[in-house]
Order: sequence, then structure tokens, then C-alpha cells
Amino acid sequence: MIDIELLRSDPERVKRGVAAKRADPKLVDDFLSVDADWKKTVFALDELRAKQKKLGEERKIEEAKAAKEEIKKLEEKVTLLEVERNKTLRLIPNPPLARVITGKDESQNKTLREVGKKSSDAAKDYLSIVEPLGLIDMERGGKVSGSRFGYILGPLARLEFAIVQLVMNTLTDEKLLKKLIKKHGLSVSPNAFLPIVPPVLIKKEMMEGMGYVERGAEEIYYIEKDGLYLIATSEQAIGPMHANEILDEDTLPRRYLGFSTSFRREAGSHGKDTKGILRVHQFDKLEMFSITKPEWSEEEHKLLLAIEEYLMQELAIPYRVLDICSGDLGDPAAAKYDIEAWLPGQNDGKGEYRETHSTSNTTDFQARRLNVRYRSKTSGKVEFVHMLNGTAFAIGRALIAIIENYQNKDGSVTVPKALQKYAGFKKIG
RNA sequence: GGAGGCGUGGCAGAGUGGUCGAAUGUACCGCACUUGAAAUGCGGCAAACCCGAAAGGGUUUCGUAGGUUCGAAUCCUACCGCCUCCGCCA
Repeated sequence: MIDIELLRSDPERVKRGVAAKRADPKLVDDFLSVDADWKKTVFALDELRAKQKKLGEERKIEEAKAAKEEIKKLEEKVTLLEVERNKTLRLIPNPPLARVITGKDESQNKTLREVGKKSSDAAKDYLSIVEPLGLIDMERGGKVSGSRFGYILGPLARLEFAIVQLVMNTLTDEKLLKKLIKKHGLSVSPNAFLPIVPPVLIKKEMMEGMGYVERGAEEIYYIEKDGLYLIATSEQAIGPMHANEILDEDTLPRRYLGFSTSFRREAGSHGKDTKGILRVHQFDKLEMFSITKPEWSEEEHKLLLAIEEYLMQELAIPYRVLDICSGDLGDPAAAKYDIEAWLPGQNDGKGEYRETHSTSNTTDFQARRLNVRYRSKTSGKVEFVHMLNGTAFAIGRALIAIIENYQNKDGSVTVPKALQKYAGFKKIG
């Protein structure tokens, strides 16, 4: 949800932001027209209530009684207008930050850098590597749960927990964070991440608060009987933790590291990536989530990206970083970077980049909806926080990247050095 | 799932139909005292919305949603959450 004050005072600016996101700028006018109506009606209602209250205090019961009906009528009108006002307001996406490239779709994302040495040998696709080793069973996944479900087995299952260990140890290490911050010339504080295993089922209003329902409901599993959504990323369960809270300024920035299963219906992607575990309905993911003061969020965003890159470098997987253009941003994001890992076995052994990480700065968009604020020590004022999220690792895709980049001629897969001590073995097969 | 109890400001905790946005304590902020601090004293301290250039004024909010009433933190109903006991259970 965006700032109403900004909408009223500078609608043209918001319209430009909305247009850059390929949404209809008319949404802004729709809101302003309802808002004007609402204001007028609220004023009338307030006046009437004040009158009634005064009459009651003066014990002019009969006259006060007379105001009752009219108040009720106005109340109903205000309620209707409020619903309408809210609905139109929530349709307006978060405008991109000034630094974000204006572009119409993913073709206009900008590659910031390519890191790591891409292997040049004719590489095999991860599925054909994994098949003789019996590490992934999609067939039985299909039998038991349907398409896009699979079993991850044996050493590959153990590798998942090795990745979890690596990330947990890295992000709780303040010294290491300090080093990273220094290396990138950032000015954020080195607070460690707090590991979280969040609920994977969340209430309707919390999912709405995260801004993924207006345009994306089709992607999310919903359990009607209990009114609960299955999260598509742990971000959706972590953001609402502080809904309706006023946080203490010196507890900021708060950094969380969520580990959870993510559920996605993949409703709009029939026929795309149908094989294997690249695009499945269920996968485990380690997700970073930061809550910061507004003036810190752009730096924090760089930190999240720096951590993502650090982790990729630890695993020595080649990747590139994309600066996402305005037209390719989701509703809540004001800025976003993606990391794409190099998968040498894809594209008939010619290799290609595939998205494995994404980090967004949602500024105050989610914080407004969830009503998460902080009290400033100096001014005493209460203000909305900024919220950011970033992938530490989506396990399924990380496993794919490892298998394809660490495959050996003899059909075995070497375990990346950084994971060996956690995995307890150095080689699969 | 069954029985009972409870939900008030950052926290603790009064308040059972108007004089209550809410006593008191504590936390926090400012000032005084002090070399500095502690302690003490004095003052301030909820949020949202509306009107207003401002000063200021108005409205709403005591888990949530309804209801009774001229008027609800206070009475009624439903829901949600927490606690205790019983049942079931990893």
C-alpha cells in the first residue's frame, strides 16, 4: 500500500511510477475520486456525532435520539466508501525507486556483472547425472502427489541440510557480516540474522498484507476449510510477525533467516520446465528478511545482494547479477536484483543462466499494509519501517547448480568444498 | 474435542453505563539537583482520521465483529487469542 499523502499531494509522480510498472495510471484517479467522497462524508459524520454527543451530555435526550437515524445512515455510507477506497488503494503498486531502470519487461533487465568461470566441457543435464545415482525420483512423485512433485533421496537429501548448515553459520556470524559490509563500503550495522522456522500456513489477511493476493492469487495454495494460505516463500510468514507492532528503534535493523518449505501452484506455467525439480510445487528455501529504518533500506538491499553473491562464491558456482527493470517488478517491490546461476548442462549442453536468487526492497509498501512501525528515539515520532527480502538459497535450484557445475566425467558429483564438512562426504557416486 | 477463567496504553495493572483516552506503577524523553552517574523532585509522553495557514478544534479506537442504549472499556451475541483442568496425540 502506498502513502496516501503522496497520492494526494503529487498524483502525477505516482502515476509515472505506476506506468513504469506497466499498470494503469488511471488507478490513481480512481482512488482520488473515492478518497474525495470519503473525506466529505467523514466530515459530515464527525460533525453530526459531535452534535449528538453534546445533546446527550446536556440531557436533551429526545433531540439526541433524533440524530441517531441520520448517524446510522451516514455510518453505512462511510463504511461503503471505506471499502471502496481501500480496494482502489491496494491496487496501486509500489512505485519503483528513482535509480531503477525504466523498461517494459524482462528483456530490458540489465546485467550488472558475470562472476566465476563457466565450465566449457560438454556438460550433462542434471537429470541424466542424477538418474543412475538414484538421487531424484520424479516418477514416484507423480504417482503419489501428481506432476511437479518429486522425491530427493540419499546423499542429495543430506546435501540439502549441508546447505542449511552453511547458510545458518554464515548469516549468524557477525564478524563475517562486518567483513562483507566493509568490503562493499556499506554503512549498515552488522546485526546477525535470527534463524526462524516459521509457520507455512498463514491467515488470509496476512497474505494480503504482504501484497501477493491482488495480482497473484492464482499462484498461491489456499485451504478453504480453515481460511489459510500456504506460503510461497517464508517471507510471507516472517513479514507479518510484527503486524500492528511499534518496534523499538534500537532493535533495528532486524534481520531474519527463515527456513521453510515453499508452495507454488505454478498455475500460469503449464508446459514450462516440466521435467525434474527446477520448477516444482514444493521446495525448501532459506530466505533473508530485513526490517530497517527508511533511510537504511537501499544500503540494506546492497547487503542482501552481497550476501547472496558471497554464498554463490563460497560454492564456486558461476552466476550473473541482474538489475531488474521497472516493468519486471512485482507489485510490492520498489527495486529488485536477481542472481542467475550458470547451469552448464542446460540448453543441450551449451549451458544457460537460470534464476536462483532474488532480492527486493519493498520500502514501506508491506509495512503500511501490515502496520509495522517504529518509534524514533530523537523525534518521538512513529514511522513505517522498510522491509526487504532476499533468497539465501532455494534448495532445489541450488542442488541443480551444484550437480551440473560439479559433475565429473565418471558420472560422479564432487561436493563443493564449503559443504563437505557439513555433508560428511566429498563425492556422490 | 469437553469444562472453566481471562483479553485495557511499550510493559504491569485499576476501572462494571455518562464526569474515562482511561487511575497508579514502570519504561521512555526534557528540566532541576550532581564533577559525572545513581537516587530524588518537577514536567511531558497512544495512535489514526477530518477541519484549519497556524494556534487550535472535532471524530474514532480498551482482542475482533455485530447488537442493546440518547450515550458502552463497562450490558448482550458471535468469533479470535491466551491460561488451567480433562480427553487425544508426534
